[in-house]
Amino acid sequence: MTSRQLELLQIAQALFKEKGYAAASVRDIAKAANVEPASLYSHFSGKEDLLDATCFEMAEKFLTAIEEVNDIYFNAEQRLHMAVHNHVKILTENLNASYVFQREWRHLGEPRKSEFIELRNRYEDGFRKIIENGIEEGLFNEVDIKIATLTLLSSLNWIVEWYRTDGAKGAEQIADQLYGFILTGLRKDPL
Amino acid sequence: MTSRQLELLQIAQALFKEKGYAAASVRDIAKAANVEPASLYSHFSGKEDLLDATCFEMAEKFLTAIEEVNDIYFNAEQRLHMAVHNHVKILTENLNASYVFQREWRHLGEPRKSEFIELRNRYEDGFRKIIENGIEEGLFNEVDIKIATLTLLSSLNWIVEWYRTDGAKGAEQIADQLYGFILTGLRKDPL
DNA sequence: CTTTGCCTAACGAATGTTCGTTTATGACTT
DNA sequence: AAGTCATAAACGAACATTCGTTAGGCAAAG
Repeated sequence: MTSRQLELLQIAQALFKEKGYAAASVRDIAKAANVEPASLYSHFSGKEDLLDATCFEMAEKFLTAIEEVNDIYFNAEQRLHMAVHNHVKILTENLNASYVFQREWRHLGEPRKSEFIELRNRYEDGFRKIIENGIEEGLFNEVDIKIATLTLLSSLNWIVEWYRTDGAKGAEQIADQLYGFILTGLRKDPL
Repeated sequence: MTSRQLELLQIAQALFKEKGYAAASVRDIAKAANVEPASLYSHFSGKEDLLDATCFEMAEKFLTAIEEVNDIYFNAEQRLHMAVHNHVKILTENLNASYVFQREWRHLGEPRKSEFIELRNRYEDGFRKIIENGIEEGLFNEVDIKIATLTLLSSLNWIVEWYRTDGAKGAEQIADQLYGFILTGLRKDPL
């Protein structure tokens, strides 16, 4: 990936987020890059190539992160803490790409779509394992593992909807608050 | 809204969910309805009309529900319980429309998009108020209200991604589990 | 002299929509 | 009962526009 490719890719990602993949035309991307539409084809094989690169590069980042966490022998609570922080970090550092990764992957054609779903499932499995272990270790409540995993991830993923880099809160702060919320819930402990 | 209009609207909603608004063409919708594309214009003024009807009808349902809850004078925990149940109920009873309501509203043109966002904010405010009151009443932890609201709603909204009507769990069951999770979190209370 | 990046021009296909017309159904009038 | 009208629903054909993409060439840099 040349630096020019990366440049154009990021421009495309911003538009995919703003308008959605289908509604963001090649001409839109070209205009945002101050270039004629045809010029993009010197760098990418086509529109879907831009989506493909985005989805799979992000998938790799997320997967690497969770596998690193699960390779370390800590207890479930510590691993969950690390996993949440890593997730929020990747997400806030690649805000546009993360949005596309989460919401626009379905526009991939086969067989890439199926391959992508496979990677995504492996990532979810990483979180599922942590919750599972946490219950076994007696640290976590005996919740429905599937629902808990999805709820956990959805809380994290919704960040792409509202997080702004110019906001008051940094990624670390948000990760801490979310982790606290997920772990202890809303209800105040009786005194 | 005639019965035929409702019929066609639901067909369109299913396609908007499956492919996204931009990628679902009028010809796709017509084919799914066993009708020529032009025939749709006897019932709707255009493609965006289908999106508009979906978004605003759902907005009204959600808004009515939260305002009913907040008009009743109960404590915050009870109100939150009712709000969560209502939200999950509306969502599972209108699965396709809810998906469109959440993910595709940005394809509305102005001024309808701004009007929609206004309604959406009012709905979020309803939840925000409950959390705020809960903290005042000493029932809830002193969390960041904005983040707690968004996290809460995101947990609920992600249901549209994985809920299937043929699944083992009913809406009530899921609402209960989510409510429990939100209220008490993952961590087990020390014995 | 080859490579890199971008250009102009154009392609066929798909897009949302409009037009005038036709068919079927049911109600009201004679 | 027969004839008239209104309405709803769908049709086939065509519209201008936009879509992703390709072909071939031009200029600057290594």
